Amino acid sequence: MHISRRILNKDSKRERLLSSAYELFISKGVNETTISAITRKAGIAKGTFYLYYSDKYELLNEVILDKSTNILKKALAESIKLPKGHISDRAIFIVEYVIEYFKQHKSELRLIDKNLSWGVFLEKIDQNDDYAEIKGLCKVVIDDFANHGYTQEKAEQVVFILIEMLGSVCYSSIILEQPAHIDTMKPLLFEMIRKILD
Amino acid sequence: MHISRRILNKDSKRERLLSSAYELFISKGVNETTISAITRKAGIAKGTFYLYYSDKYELLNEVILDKSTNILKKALAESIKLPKGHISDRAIFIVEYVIEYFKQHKSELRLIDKNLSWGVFLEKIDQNDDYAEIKGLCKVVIDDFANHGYTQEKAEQVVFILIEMLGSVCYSSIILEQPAHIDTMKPLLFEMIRKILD
Amino acid sequence: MHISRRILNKDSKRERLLSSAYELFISKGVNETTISAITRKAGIAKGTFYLYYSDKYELLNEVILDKSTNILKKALAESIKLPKGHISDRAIFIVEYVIEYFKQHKSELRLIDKNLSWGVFLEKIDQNDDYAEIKGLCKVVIDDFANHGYTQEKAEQVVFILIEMLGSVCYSSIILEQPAHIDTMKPLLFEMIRKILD
Amino acid sequence: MHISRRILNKDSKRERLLSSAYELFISKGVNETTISAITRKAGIAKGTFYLYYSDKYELLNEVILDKSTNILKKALAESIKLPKGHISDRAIFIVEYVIEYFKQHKSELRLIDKNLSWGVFLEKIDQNDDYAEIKGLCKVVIDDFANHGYTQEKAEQVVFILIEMLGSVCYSSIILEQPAHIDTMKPLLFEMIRKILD
DNA sequence: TATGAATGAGCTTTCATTCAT
DNA sequence: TATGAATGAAAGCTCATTCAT
Repeated sequence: MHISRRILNKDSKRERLLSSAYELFISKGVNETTISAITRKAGIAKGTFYLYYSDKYELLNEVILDKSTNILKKALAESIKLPKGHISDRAIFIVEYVIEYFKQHKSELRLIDKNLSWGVFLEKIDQNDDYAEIKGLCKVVIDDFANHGYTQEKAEQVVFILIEMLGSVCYSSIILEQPAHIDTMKPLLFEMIRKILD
Repeated sequence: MHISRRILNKDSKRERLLSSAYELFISKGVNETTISAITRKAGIAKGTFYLYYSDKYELLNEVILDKSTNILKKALAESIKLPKGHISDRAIFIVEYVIEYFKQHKSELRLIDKNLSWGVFLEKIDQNDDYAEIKGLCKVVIDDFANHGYTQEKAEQVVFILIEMLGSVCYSSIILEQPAHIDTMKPLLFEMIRKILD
Repeated sequence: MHISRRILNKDSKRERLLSSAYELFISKGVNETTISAITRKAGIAKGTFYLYYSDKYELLNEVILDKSTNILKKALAESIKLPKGHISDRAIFIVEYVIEYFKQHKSELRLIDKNLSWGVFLEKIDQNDDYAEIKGLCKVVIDDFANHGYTQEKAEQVVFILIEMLGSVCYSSIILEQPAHIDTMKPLLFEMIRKILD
Repeated sequence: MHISRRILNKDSKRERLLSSAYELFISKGVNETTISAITRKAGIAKGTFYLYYSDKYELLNEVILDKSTNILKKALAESIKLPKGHISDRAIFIVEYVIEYFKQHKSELRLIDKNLSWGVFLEKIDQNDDYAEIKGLCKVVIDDFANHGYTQEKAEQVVFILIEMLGSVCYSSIILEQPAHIDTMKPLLFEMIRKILD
């Protein structure tokens, strides 16, 4: 009971730091966000920050990881509603989901930069038991690949590359509109994915 | 004569700042590199820095741009020696060239991060008349695409995406060895490129 | 039984703080040693520190006092083995003992700085009944003086000055090698002591 | 002209830091004096401090050195007025001068602690050409010794030890009144010095 | 253009101290 | 007695920026 309260308290401090940092990173940029500002916003003493993170960048990593994982989690959860069909359909669904999400959340994309990563995602959901459900979803996707003649390993590598590509293209075309607006790039991207997966 | 000397002098200061910054960024990291350190290494007064760049990040951008452009320039220049064949052969040649380069120059890759970009490359060579030769090379590549049923625009967009993908995969697999060592990823990458381009 | 255990426990905590502090003061310097570090090394909670000492400097004083007293105690104990002879012989024996000790324990000397003191020594052994034996030794030395025409008081003052001189010269010549190496200074010091005491 | 103004300015900054630090060290103690307070008092920006000293203790050393050198300088200068007589007369004159000075300036003594040092004094006056006159005085004193059968080296070592002894005794008896009031210790000290030098 | 001493805001970080347990 | 998470004041220090030369 004592312990649980403490842990709760500890978690709530971590979470408050995390969410305060996220909002400041988004609104003012990482370099312009100070630890002072983060703790002030979180209502936590400055010294307490250093009980949880050793510097701003450790916290930044956790924010990016948290946010990028969340997006993939949502996309995956939605994709599961699809009828079992061809993997390229599921892949394109997920890609479209992420693109639409980032179109709505540009500053989140700016923060994540090109650090949307399947590898990081897998690591995170492996560590944490809360994600048992998500692990199930991943298995479904990878199994889908296996049914199309990929080994487990190769399947994961292909997914990895596609997610990296997705992140990069989102950043370029949504933030910089380079080489064209995302709506121009989307069909091209879909076409490329189909060619890769079919 | 006076003017040209000035320009030369100015250029040489710019260049000294550029190369000093590059070396410090590589060896100590961007955040840990101060303007003082850059000017000290360049043998230039601190105040003079502000005559050329408004802050560290402007200089950082120029460094990244310079380095990433250079790599693509070299790859392109080498690729031109290939016999005119299928575009996927040329593409794979360029990709392999870049991968091998980054395997040898990890800290350069760490600096460029995932900012290897075809768009930035095009912009740079457009601005500068020194690159007339390179422009020719680009034209050759894009024309190659045109011969395979792509419009000029679409060709450029495909190249853009491929370069982004290349940058991301290099960073992940060479720096982080994620999801696997680059030598494992290379054949997979080639396979995917062939599927896209053939 | 309960009480004695408590006292024992308290004493053991005091002692653990004392010896942890000593080691840290020696190895990192006083200013660079934090209360956190002392309690961590002692395996004691930070808050507990304040049950025993009110701040770092109180503890430092106890450490210096403890160490400097110990050295004089040892020197005195050894000197007692000498045949009763002239006081300058005993004095020189003690001085030599201390010098040789500090030559072997430079960092202890650095900590004690010039705070080797006969006055502090007397106070300490007066307070503590464990030192009954040492008190006897002191008496022997001072009586030795009395036999040479000094009053009790004057004897103590001369000893006091000699010990101060010893501490200062040790620090200068062993730590700073100023104005010369201790082995050069030793005979000179002996000569001066003989002149004073004979 | 430009240069001289700058140097002047630089010197004045150093001097203002030095004297502000001295006053604060004296009145609040070293540990309780912050760099902020020193620069505030000196009317100098905090960052400027670090152009002159790398930390508080470097400045403290310079303060102690400056003050202790000054006292010895004054004592020496006064002693020169004495008729050429026996060295013990001159020595006792100097010792008395220093004692009387410290009786009037206890907090200066508290700061110098036991760091009154002939070695440090010699170093300082050697470095600085302003002290040509003082160097002359030193020579007179040491020559005085030479006339009494000491080598140059030995003379300096004896003076060194006497000064150390003087500093230690002053601190103990003036600040701590240990083992007795300075007025009680003085004749004893004189007696000891005579024995050593005659 | 070029300099670099000086600035001072504001950062990161420490750490003595408290207090609920 | 004993604990150690939390505090927050305040320290040391950096460094982008300015400006007189």
